[in-house]
Amino acid sequence: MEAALRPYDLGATQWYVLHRLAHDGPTMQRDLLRALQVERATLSVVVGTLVRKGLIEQVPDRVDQRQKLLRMTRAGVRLWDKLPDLSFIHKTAFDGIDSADIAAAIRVLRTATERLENYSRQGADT
Amino acid sequence: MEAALRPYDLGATQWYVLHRLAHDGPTMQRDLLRALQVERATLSVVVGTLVRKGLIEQVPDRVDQRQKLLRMTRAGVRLWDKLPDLSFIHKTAFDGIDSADIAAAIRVLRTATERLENYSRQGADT
DNA sequence: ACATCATTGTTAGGTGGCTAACAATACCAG
DNA sequence: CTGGTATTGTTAGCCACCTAACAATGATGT
Repeated sequence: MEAALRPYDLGATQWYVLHRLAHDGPTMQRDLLRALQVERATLSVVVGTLVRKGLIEQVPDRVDQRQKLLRMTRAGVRLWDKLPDLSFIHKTAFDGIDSADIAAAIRVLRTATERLENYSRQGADT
Repeated sequence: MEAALRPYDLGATQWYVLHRLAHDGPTMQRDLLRALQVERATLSVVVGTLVRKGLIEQVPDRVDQRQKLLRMTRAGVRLWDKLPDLSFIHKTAFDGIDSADIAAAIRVLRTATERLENYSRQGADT
């Protein structure tokens, strides 16, 4: 994915942000947090990069000045339209694999992730 | 894993290097490369960090001065012996999960990884 | 013997992840 | 209305990953 995006000077996370904005329209930065499953600080830096490149803009909400709305700029839309279709990555990785196996893999990984997250939370509180 | 190691000022990759040296004895840096599945440059930095901390030493091979042998120092062994057992992580994540599911997950991930690696290599050569 | 190629390691520069500490704003309780 | 708390975003500093370019050494072929 990063190899495919390198010619456009985008990283994978930057792509995900653009993807969200392209598909769901303007979005609050705090909502992106949940969508991308990333820490506040991390997103802040990625957003900063995209703003610096002029691909998105960040406007404080009228009523709650803490929250910031993210929106693609004209240049952002232009770039987005030029980007290649990345679905070949998913196809290359998973096409033709037994779908029961894939379901099992998802189960295993989801379960392990949840358990480790619970474990961490416990440790943090105690 | 990183949370467990933080009190000892170690990252996960640093731990893996120590683990290798503790279990297999002194090792050529280039062999570690394959073992850790990491790029040359990445390992170089990690090794540099461990050397700076005085936990391992790096000595050029007598006959081939390009290659460097990594070996734990006395301080490295002392620290290694103090580190907690990390097997609770694997247990927390996977204990009790259907072993057929786990096997399937491994199959899926290994296959996908190989396919993507092949794909990348193709693109690089062509 | 020497020029060329291959291998090994390092450095520089970039991405993306994290935590900790801080600033600004909003909310709420007395 | 004011003081404490919660939310949101930023900054700084770290780890780990990558590629590209370079330096040093060793191997090879003419």
